[in-house]
Amino acid sequence: MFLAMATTETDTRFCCQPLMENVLTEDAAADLAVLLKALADPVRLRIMSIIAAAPNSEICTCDLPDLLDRSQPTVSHHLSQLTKAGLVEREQRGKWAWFRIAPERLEAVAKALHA
Amino acid sequence: MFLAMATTETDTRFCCQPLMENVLTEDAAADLAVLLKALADPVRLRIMSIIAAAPNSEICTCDLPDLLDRSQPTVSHHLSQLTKAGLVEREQRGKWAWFRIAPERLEAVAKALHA
DNA sequence: ACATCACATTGATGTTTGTCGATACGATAC
DNA sequence: GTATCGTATCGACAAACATCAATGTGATGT
Repeated sequence: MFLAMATTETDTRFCCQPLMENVLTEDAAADLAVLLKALADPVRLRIMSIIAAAPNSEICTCDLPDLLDRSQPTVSHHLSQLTKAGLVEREQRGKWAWFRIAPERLEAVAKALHA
Repeated sequence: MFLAMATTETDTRFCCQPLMENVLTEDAAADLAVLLKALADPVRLRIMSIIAAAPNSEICTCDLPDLLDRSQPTVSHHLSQLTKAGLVEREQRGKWAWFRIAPERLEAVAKALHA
């Protein structure tokens, strides 16, 4: 559909002349890459998983350093990455910061991979 | 379900005592991260998109440097990354290398994000 | 006010990654 | 064999990243 068939000539410069319709633009690819990059780390994946498995689907930051076996600054960094990508949402409750998943954002990523 | 509720005591060390059932293990997280990392690049996303949009859902490497505005070694590097992750499959035809998407592998990633 | 606690930010370090020029490899055609 | 073409690998380099110790910030409780 979107790439022309190979020519039958023996020695053209290209073996096919592609059309670029319905292909991810550079901008769309860059945007999606930002989301995927935010997910593409074992620690951040475990954070997402822990939130998803938690009661009320939310978790307090204070537990994560122990659960993840990472220092508090490292955990803070990863949470900040996920928040910046819009994959989780932060809510301050007293001293504690609670996080929950932004489901529509995660769905958007999953959907992009189906197409 | 998987995190115990916060205690009502005023000053415990933790605001909740999480249980770690049904949470991604470190190994599972590392495996999924490898797949996501392979996808988390604009150039590689466009490669996947170009393949998906191509006739017969396959493409010859020879067209990619022009389409992606990247050097041949760079394209080769990205294709190698995708192949190593099992997201595309390579087939040699004469001088040319053709690639197609490994759909089950891509589905596995999409599915992991739903849970 | 003061001490304490939860969390963010800064600065530094070692590692990984994207990129390309140069070069090697492998197949095709003559 | 030899030349040519498509592709992979190597070497180098700059940018991005994960990590943590030290420090800053902002809220709580006394």
